[in-house]
Amino acid sequence: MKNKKYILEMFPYPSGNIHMGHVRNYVIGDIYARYQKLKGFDVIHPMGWDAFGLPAENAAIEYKTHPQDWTLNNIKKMKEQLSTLDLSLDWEKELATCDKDYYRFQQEIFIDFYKKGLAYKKNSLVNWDPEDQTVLANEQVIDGKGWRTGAVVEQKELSQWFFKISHYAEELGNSLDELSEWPEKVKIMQKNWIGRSEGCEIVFNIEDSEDKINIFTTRPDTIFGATFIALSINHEILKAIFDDKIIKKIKIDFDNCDDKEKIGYELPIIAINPVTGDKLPVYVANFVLDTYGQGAIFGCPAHDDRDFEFATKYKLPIRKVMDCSDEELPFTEDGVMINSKFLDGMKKDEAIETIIKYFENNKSGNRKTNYKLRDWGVSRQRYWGCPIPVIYYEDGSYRVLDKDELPVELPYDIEMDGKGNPLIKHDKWRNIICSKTGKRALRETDTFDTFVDSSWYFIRFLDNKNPDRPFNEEIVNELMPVDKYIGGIEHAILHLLYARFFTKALRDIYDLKFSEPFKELFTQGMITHKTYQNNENAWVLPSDVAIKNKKLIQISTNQEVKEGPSEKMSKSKKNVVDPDEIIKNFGVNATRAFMISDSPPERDLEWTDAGIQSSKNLTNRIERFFSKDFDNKKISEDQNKFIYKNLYEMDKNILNLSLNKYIANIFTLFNYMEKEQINIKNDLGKKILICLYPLFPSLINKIFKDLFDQITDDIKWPLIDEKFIIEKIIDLPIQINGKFVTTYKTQIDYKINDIYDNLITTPKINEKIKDKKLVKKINVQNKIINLIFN
RNA sequence: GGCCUCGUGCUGGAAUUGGUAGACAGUCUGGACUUAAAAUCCAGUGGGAUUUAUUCCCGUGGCGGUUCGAGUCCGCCCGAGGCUACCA
Repeated sequence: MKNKKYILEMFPYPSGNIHMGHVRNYVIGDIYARYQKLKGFDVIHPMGWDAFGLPAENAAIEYKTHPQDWTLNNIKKMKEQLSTLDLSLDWEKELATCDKDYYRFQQEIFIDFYKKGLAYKKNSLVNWDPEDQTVLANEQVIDGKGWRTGAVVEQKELSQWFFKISHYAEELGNSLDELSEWPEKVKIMQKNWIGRSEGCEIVFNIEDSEDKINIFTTRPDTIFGATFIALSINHEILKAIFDDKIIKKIKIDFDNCDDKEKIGYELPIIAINPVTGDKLPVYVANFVLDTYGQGAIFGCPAHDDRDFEFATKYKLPIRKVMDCSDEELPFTEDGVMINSKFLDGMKKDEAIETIIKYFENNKSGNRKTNYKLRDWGVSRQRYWGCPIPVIYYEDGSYRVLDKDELPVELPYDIEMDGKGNPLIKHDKWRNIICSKTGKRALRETDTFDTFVDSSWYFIRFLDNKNPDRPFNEEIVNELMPVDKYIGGIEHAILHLLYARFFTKALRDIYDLKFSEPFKELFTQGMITHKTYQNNENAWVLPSDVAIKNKKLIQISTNQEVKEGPSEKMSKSKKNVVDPDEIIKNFGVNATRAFMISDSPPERDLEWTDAGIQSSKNLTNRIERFFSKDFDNKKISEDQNKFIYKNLYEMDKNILNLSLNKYIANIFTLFNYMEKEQINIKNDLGKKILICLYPLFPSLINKIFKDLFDQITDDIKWPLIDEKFIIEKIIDLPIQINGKFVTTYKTQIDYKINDIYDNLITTPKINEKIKDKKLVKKINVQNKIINLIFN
């Protein structure tokens, strides 16, 4: 396919009802897809379902149903809802991630990841809800309590599967620079998340001990100012010094103290500064992260805010190693080194280079690049997800299954009681005899994080019926990457980073020729709506509010209500509008129009009754206009020009997804055509209709048929010849001394000297320049003339 | 605290990327049609002044700068929003 355009909107979670956010997302994508199709591209525009996930399990418990039944039923309902939106989707490419035919290949990919060293198992701390007997995601823990049970969440160490996203940390960061069609904002967010920093790792010896402490720092230049060492509570060395009880006690102290407060305990060991030989006290401190670097820092209080705070509190020495004259400490900017022997006189960067070389020569440290990005824990103690294809033998060893043992199918006959993962209690499914060894074994009962499902669906779409492999490389290489990916900004980091990681990993495993999944990214804004609360602070439906005697009152109770800000639509704040209702009351065309009216697609759109009504008025106007008869009128050259110019603008605006301007073009066009009574039963009329078609497919289809007895299947976007648009006579703005005075009618491509004499005799200009002398003529050809008089 | 984005009429927003600020829409006001309402159509709608005009002055958060010319570029300040949060 030579002329392909792969246009994709983020697929929805099948919650059962589409909401306005979906509508906006898919309408924006559809306008673009239809436009590109009219432009002659082979458009790929699939849709599917992000169908695994927690809500299905919760719904199953609440409504005594089965996650699968609930999900499949929702998919059916939502597909019907989508069908009312006039979307041009390739439904033959449809997929649902909960379908065995999808997730079996995800299991295959996992096996490949494992073989390549990109998937591994290790112990890690997780949020454990003791009542539900399950692991919670970070965002499901609110104020230290489980969001569903309210039970205090514990930190529990579990053996979990990880994807080695850190292997690609460097590339994920670097190749962001090549994504020129991504919003700068998203790229910055990802860069910060990856958090690359350059520095070095320094080895500190411990007095009278074989133990060593490794410390990563970006400021090795301040090593002469080091006055203490601090370790995180989970640092290995602690286990050699204290028994568990004491560590637990310190942990409790740390947990109980204020987040911002820095506390620590001195340890009975002494570290040696590898450069100066100084003896440094070693602390365990609450502000040292154990997940970054080596979970240890050296403190240089004079030049670090945090170290300064800690040193002040515990009366540790503060040694200045950077000349900052009168500046108050801590001084964290660049300066000239002092009190640092061979570093003295150097600026920060030079000092860093010099000291790293010193460490490397003395074998007491190494240059190192560190990342905030940590490996991706993908195990979820959940039923409704893709099973991880691993089995465990009685001796505790495990085996990742071979591809010929797939799929590991999720059993249907489970009991959803809300207590833990039902797979654990499903003995028949869980207990197996290993077909390769004949040994008894247990299946892995964890399933994948659902972000895994959405990390490669855009590839599977292209070959969704392939029964043998995740995808055929030839097809995928031809059709990837996605040319335009449209979705919410809330996925700026996780989903988009995971998908980029998957793409790179799949490239290195299969024979894929692309490194980035999404060439252009467009993040659309949310839909907001006014909120109202009554005297008891209960939320009130906007439709239940009216103005009476200049006061806002709730219609149903006649109570006064107060108006809050316009916020993202949410059920809890009662400020949602139901797409079904809107489409029923205003029609699909007006609904589509409002999704792009009022604000640019990348910004939030405020839902207003006046707004949707205005869109409805527009569609009515269009229908009315095309049913009128201005048959015998001839179209003048000026009229032609005006209309073509407008169509030309529409073209540009859809291409840039400046869809609010596209709507403005439509209004301008109809304001004009109604006033001028333009005859549209001709080729010009056809062209106009085609330019409206991406937004109003069903409406235009109907008009097209009524007017021309022709269907819209075979139409092409009109070529607009520039000669229709370029003006030969222009109104040139004239400035005197930089201030606008008047316009001057002239031929395009005039010569300033030819028109000058005439220009200054025009009354308005003449009046301004009386008794003044010309200093300078500034001519920006065909744009503006600025005359400087003195 | 750090990073980022954004401040334009009553409101949402335009402004060819440094060249006539306020397109288009909403709101409101007045008028036409109607027994009436809705719908529709017409006119007006940044502020101020005045001789009411093809008029003048001011005006894009504030102060300064660059430029023939700044909503747009630069510096500082004020305000709003987003992300991140002791990342050594």
